[in-house]
Amino acid sequence: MRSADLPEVRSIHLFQTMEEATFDSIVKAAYFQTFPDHVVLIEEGDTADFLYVVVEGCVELFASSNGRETTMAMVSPIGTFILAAALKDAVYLMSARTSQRSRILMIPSEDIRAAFEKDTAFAAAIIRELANCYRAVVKEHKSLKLRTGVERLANRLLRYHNDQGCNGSLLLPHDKRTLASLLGMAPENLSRAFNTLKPYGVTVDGPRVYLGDLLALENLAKPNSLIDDRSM
Amino acid sequence: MRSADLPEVRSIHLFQTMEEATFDSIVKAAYFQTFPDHVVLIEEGDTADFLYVVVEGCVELFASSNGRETTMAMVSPIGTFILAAALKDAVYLMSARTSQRSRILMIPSEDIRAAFEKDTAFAAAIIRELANCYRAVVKEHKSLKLRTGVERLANRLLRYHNDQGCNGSLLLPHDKRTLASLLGMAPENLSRAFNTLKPYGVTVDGPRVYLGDLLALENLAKPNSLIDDRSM
DNA sequence: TCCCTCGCTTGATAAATATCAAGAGGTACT
DNA sequence: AGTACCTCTTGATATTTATCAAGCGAGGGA
Repeated sequence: MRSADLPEVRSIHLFQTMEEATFDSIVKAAYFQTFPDHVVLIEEGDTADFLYVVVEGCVELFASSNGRETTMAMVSPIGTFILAAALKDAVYLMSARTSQRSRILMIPSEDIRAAFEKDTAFAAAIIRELANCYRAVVKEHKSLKLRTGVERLANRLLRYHNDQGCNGSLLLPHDKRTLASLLGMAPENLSRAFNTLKPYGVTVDGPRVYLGDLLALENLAKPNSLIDDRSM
Repeated sequence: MRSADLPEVRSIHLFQTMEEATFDSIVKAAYFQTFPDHVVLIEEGDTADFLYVVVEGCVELFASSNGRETTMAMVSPIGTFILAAALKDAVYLMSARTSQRSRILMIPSEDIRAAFEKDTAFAAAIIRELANCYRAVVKEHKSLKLRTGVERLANRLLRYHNDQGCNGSLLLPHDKRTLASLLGMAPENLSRAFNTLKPYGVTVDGPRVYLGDLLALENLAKPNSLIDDRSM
């Protein structure tokens, strides 16, 4: 890795608190790579040779079975993926592909495993990161089991709206077909779900969505901090 | 805690490799408690004061939102629950209640947090356990998004059949209504799903299920190691 | 023994969601 | 400009799943 990249890597949460020696040992074998969009980075079932960190761009995690495919998560900077598999030295449960041109940090997973055995601060950082990942999936799972498609969309819109400054409009961060898959519905049904939300003040113009009646939308969505809050 | 209980606790995976001093510090404040069935142990939204370990019996993790409720997981011995919340000092994302009379080890979460900061072996054990929990939820999520209800049931039956010795029959480990909720379907639909599986050799007599044509059932279920294998 | 409750099942119906087919509108390439 | 995609939308229809209502049968208590 170029020494110019070091400060950027060091500033990533996972690596901030670790000892200098551990950082060196990890950085030695790690490297940055920039990928064009729609490049498959890993396929589920492969052995976990690397831990990945998305530094720029966006990566889609997806899974397949029996001819079907679904989007599991979208990873934006700075986000890690495949941490659990790398730690366990197990196979990946999800595939990953870039959804934009992306700059990605790749760290051999054996170095990660060696590092946390020696460095308590790094182990603690990994535990925090893993716990966050775990809770994120639990929330997704709750959302899917406890809500209808329209409700999942409504809450997702409220989330993007929050993330983007609560100014009455938002940009969908992904393709509509990707969003549909992420929300666990067919693309056609996402279109229809948007129509269902029209009476609640939701209007769509391409990737831009206007929320004209926040109260009505929230009343339908019934957001729940134990599902929708990213920070806890 | 009674000193007679110590060897049993020490033998739990999470506590096997830790240093003696760390073990002492954790055990000091921990205690066993036996609960009757259908006792609510924790409610989602509460702050995570304890880490729980199911030593005997069975605990149901469930979640609610907007008047709906769903079973998230069943925890059998020896299994932990609410580890991520305890580590993060955050609120529980799931509620828990006993589904049988259960003996449960409760460890104050601040002691857990203090312990892994000092003891690398314990931190490593926590990381392993967390990674396993994470991967278990990912698998559940994949199952729900990639399979129909009948397919989820078929695969679940094959799993129980494996767990119980592959002798052509199995006992459902939980109520049918609980199983239905776990599989993400209404109890009525579980009944109908069993009927759908009749042509594939599945017959039901109360909690006992006979698999008369394993090949046919597997052909329908199309089990996938990246969803159904517990051990990886 | 009777009767009640409870877990489960079944049938009828409604709602949610997926699928298939077609078309609109945009973009990129030739 | 024309053409070939591509994404998204819409309509028609089928499938899946949930809901509501009723009933069956085992077990428990009076």
